Amino acid sequence: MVRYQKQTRILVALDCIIFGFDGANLKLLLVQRGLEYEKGKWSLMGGFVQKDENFDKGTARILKELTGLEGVYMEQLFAFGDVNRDPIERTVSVAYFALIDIHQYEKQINADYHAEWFPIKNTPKLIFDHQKMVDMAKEKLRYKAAFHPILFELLPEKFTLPQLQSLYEGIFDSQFDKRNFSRKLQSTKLLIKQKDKDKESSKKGAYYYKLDKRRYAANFHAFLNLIPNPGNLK
Amino acid sequence: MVRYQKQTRILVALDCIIFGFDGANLKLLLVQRGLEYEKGKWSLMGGFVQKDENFDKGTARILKELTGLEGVYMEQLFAFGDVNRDPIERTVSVAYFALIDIHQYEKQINADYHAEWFPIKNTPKLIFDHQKMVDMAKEKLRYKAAFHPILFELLPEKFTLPQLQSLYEGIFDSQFDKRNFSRKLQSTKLLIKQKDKDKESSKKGAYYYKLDKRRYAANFHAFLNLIPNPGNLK
DNA sequence: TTTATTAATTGTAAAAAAAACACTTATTAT
DNA sequence: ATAATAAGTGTTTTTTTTACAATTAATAAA
Repeated sequence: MVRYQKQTRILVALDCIIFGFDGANLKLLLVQRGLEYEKGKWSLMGGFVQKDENFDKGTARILKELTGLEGVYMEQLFAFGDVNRDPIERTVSVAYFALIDIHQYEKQINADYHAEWFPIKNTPKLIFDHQKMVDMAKEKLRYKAAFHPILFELLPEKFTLPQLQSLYEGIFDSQFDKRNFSRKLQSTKLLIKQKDKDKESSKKGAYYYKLDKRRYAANFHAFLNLIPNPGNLK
Repeated sequence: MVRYQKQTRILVALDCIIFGFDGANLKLLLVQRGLEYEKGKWSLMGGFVQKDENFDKGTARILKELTGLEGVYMEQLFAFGDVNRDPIERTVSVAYFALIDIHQYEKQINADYHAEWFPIKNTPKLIFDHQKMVDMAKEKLRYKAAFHPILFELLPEKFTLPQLQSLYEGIFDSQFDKRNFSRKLQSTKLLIKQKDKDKESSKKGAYYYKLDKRRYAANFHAFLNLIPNPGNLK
């Protein structure tokens, strides 16, 4: 077989920034590294690209390994290629971010890994360039969430408007007017009001909503102005 | 030295989607492949990641090799990892897109390569998955250009409003009202009106403008609504 | 020198979208 | 009964966006 002689072949890793939302705070799923060197330090979940798999397949494999979940929302973030990013041996990493419904995960957790959810604002020191990956993922999530209804991926099937608003407020680190927020989200026509209420977090109870999956699929790439003053966004 | 035993090491390529604008049409710079296999077929300019260079450095090297230009605007597009994307040997590719002032390039061209500009709407068949890369780059350029003043990277130092409008109309494949377009662009405060006119393309002549580089650098990431009806954008 | 041609320049009014703002309601606990 | 808590809901103002056409500067032609 013909090959490209003389070229350097490099390890290719896949790393996952896994976001979850517990109803109040945005969280990050981290694992304690199992491999030698920096063993026990906190790290993103990752692995090497295998001979017979492309990036999406590999990332799905890694996600399933840790969380037990399939069909999770994931998206390529960026390829990191700094020469010394892994001190053991040169490794380039293709980073993906994933959004999961934290409650789904809790049912499925793989105990083989020591994994833990950390509030995004209070994460431990990470190995290698993983903090840079996390920072970039947060920024991309914000950017995308400002215009596309992506944050529903973090919510359970049924959710309330106050929950949804908390999520947006957490991501954008600011407070929104609830009348305007409600009107804006309702105007996307993506929400279907349910007849039952969530009575956990208030006496009056808040109506549940479900996502209109048909419209969601159709409108995912459409531009919706989902937050106030996006001009201040970076 | 410790190494990750048993893992597959893979060739990592860098490929560049190089955009230019000739005053009327958006163009793509392609080369005829020099390597064996598919030799002579049209392809994106690319190369392999070297032992001592990261992706940005490598891409800048490749861009300079072909165009002679340094300090060119470039941005990582996506990492392509399909198992059989290169039939000779598995190679993953990190694709970058670059925006250059086509006139600068004409002065600097490297004759070692057989390179040619093609109108974006009439490109030859490309090798491997390069057409997919081009399509994705076009889409990303559109997306970004709708909200960030990125297209100035394609223009010479002095340009006219009609030229600028042609560029936007080319990218978005539609016609804009020139009064609204002018007002919108002027309101960004990124333009500095010059005293001289371009008399090439009309009797009356159109005033030249320059970019306010200070503001440009400061506002590059700001959200500007640069085109009408961005809601129809994908 | 007049006139025709061509493309650049400029303003206003209407419509739509976004933002600011506060009271009422349902329920539970006291 | 009443107090407390969080959910739900409308209107006005402001800002932004869109639609729309006449005038101007320069050259070429009559």
